[in-house]
Amino acid sequence: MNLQDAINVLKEKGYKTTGKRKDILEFFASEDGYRPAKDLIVHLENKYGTISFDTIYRNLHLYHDLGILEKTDLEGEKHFRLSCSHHHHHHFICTDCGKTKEIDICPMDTASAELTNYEIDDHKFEIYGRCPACLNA
Amino acid sequence: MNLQDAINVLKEKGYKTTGKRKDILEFFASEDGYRPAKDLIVHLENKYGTISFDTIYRNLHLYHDLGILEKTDLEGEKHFRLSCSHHHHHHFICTDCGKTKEIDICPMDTASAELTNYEIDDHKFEIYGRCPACLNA
DNA sequence: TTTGTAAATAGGAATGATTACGACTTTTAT
DNA sequence: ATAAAAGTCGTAATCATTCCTATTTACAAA
Repeated sequence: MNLQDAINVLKEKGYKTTGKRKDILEFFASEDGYRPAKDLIVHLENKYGTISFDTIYRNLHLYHDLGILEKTDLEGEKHFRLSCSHHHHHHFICTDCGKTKEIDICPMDTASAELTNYEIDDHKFEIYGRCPACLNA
Repeated sequence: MNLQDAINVLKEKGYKTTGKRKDILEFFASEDGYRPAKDLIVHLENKYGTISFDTIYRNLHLYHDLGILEKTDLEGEKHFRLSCSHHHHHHFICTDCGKTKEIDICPMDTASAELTNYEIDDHKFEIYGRCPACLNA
């Protein structure tokens, strides 16, 4: 998912493409990893002086609902990143810098066999630690 | 991990076994699934009329640090359950009732091969959905 | 069993992330 | 260009959690 894809999704669904919406997408396109709302607020405050929480959170939720952003809870704070929609996979997440690495293993293939009679809605497989770059810094 | 095991851990480590501490353990022993702090507060308020947040959270953290409780973040709220310490495994978590089912699959065995040069501190594999009991209700 | 003291708790204020809301502004379709 | 719909602002409210000081309690040593 890149910036243009995301804007196309917005238009297709009938949402307006405002300047702030583009800014938010550009922010996530320039970062490659999970970022909390706080980082986005700081980024937009630098550009605009002030920014409404409403704008931040409304659009984060909108993007998440549209599949443009992925979300994960890290220590009670929601973090977002651009969706990598090409195929199903999971992530290693660096707890220092938030950058991620794809893990092409999905344990659901075998796990679902243990869950007959259960309704499975979602699953999460995440690995936490420090990436090589942060280890050397 | 049962109530007596937990009390023994407290004593061994030199912590005092107060009435409230036992109440908290009994609460988690009687529930079998992940429960948020809120549920514990309600439970203890029924018994005592009021209960200090400090007591709740201090003891939840203590129990987690001692390995007596397991913790997971669900929608920005921390949930706890008694540790099942016999062997490493993961959980299906019912999003209706919080009850869990052990999943004896750990994807780390194969995943760590994709992460040479990474420092791995932790991982999470959880499956969310509804258990058979909640599906029938 | 009494007592000294470190640990635990109460009660409430503070914090930090997130949500909610009425008034105002911008985008987009016509 | 214009009006309706959608988006944004500024701020207040909410919710879980943390922090603080005075008071109480569990436990060990006398």
